[in-house]
Amino acid sequence: MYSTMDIALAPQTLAAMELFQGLAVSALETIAARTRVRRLSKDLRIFSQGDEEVRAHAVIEGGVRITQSGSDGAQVVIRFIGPGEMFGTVSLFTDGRYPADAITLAETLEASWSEAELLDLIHRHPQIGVNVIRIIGRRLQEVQERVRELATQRAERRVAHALLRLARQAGHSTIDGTAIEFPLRRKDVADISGTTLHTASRILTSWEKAGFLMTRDRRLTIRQPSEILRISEEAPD
Amino acid sequence: MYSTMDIALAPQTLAAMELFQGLAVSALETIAARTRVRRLSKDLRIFSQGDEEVRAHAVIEGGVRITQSGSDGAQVVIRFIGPGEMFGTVSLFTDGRYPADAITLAETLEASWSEAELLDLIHRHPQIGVNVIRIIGRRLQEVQERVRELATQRAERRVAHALLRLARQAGHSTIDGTAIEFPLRRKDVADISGTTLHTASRILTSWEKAGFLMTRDRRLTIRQPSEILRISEEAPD
DNA sequence: GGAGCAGTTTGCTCCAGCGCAAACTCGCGG
DNA sequence: CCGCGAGTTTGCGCTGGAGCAAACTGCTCC
Repeated sequence: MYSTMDIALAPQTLAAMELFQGLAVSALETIAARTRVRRLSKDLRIFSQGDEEVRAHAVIEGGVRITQSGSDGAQVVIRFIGPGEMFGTVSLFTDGRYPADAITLAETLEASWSEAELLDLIHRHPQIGVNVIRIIGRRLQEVQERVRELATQRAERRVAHALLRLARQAGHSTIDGTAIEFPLRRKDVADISGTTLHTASRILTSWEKAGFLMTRDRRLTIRQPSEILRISEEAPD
Repeated sequence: MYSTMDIALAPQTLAAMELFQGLAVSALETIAARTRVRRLSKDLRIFSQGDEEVRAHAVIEGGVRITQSGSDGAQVVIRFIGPGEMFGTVSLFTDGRYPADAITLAETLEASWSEAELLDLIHRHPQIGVNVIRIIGRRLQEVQERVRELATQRAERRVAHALLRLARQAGHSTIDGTAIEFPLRRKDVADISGTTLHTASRILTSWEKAGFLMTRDRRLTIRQPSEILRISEEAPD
């Protein structure tokens, strides 16, 4: 399943994380020593909605899918977490229960801190506290934008937006275009765009036929970002 | 328009705010002195999306509507702010621009702090920083729930949820039932539920006819919360 | 190598609710 | 008292996309 042991964590790895922006290298060295690092296999559940033993997590390599389900069975993807990003942190400060499920999308290297450790770190380095506010604040703005999209835009535009967001967040350039790091099923794209598997499949397939993107081995590569962008900005009429 | 002068701010007023939970009375007295308080008339724009002179705000009495508009004209209500709640705070920590518009729903008493003041307060009273994280975190969870609703539930359930949320947030008991403090037009209800004026009007009218709620002078009173609750929890099929 | 399974594609039907249009209510100012 | 404007109600037609069903693809594990 996973291995904790002997994974050396370089300070510059921490420096690349949103959580530790603006910290001195000396501080990072101390933090590295207090970090639990694990290598996780694909499709592993890191935590479940409602779990009470909360930790703050961050992805170093790979990716994690965060999903939330309601009292009815309905489920949506809250977001995908790529390298350098944190997850599961809000629960430390609110009710001490994870508000969602976290599952690895691929083999993933994950760092995490217990509540006590994180609070201690914030105490020693107030900048970390400000970073937490910044991260959560930015995420709040993103989710609010998603609310606006869901309420006012149609499925094709939402899928286009979702892809661009993913590319910005976890895309890396290849010979063919911008590839999204982690594997995505059609269902994932549907859940993050607020539509159904069927509609998402239709839309993505049509874009593949038009040459805007390609899927290989569950991984999406955007070949013509300009076209996706155009769709994401199309007039409502 | 508004008057700033000579509004005495009692420490216990501050103590009732989410931002100052857990602070000593002595601290609150100092804070009161550093707070700008204004009485604002109805329908006054407190700030606009994109404004760069950001402050942190809180409502003491009355209410504020927070709306966001996209590059296309589409607009949604992000949330309504009732007594004791903060607004416009996230922008202090992200990009220094308000991400939305804020307009008073009624005559409103508002407190606010400049960026420098708030940062100084957080520095003196770290608990305030933790409170900010808690507030933003809770709001993030709420918005994520709204995303789930928008993606998976139909209009009637969403309107029901929205009303219950508003009642919890800004409701007070009257002889007829739970009344929502501030005036709401049909359009407001539509925008917060992610539907259209027409659909919202139809739904609310049908509930009025069924006796579940009443509107008087733009103010909604929920007479049979159990019925609204039932609708909000109805099975999808 | 074939049975089984997870994920995808595609055709078809149906309806919630959007969009448009028109009538109606009510408070306000002249 | 009347006209006006803002907000609301209601009727009606149209359609995006949800929902269902079925075929297809390409794995993984016996």
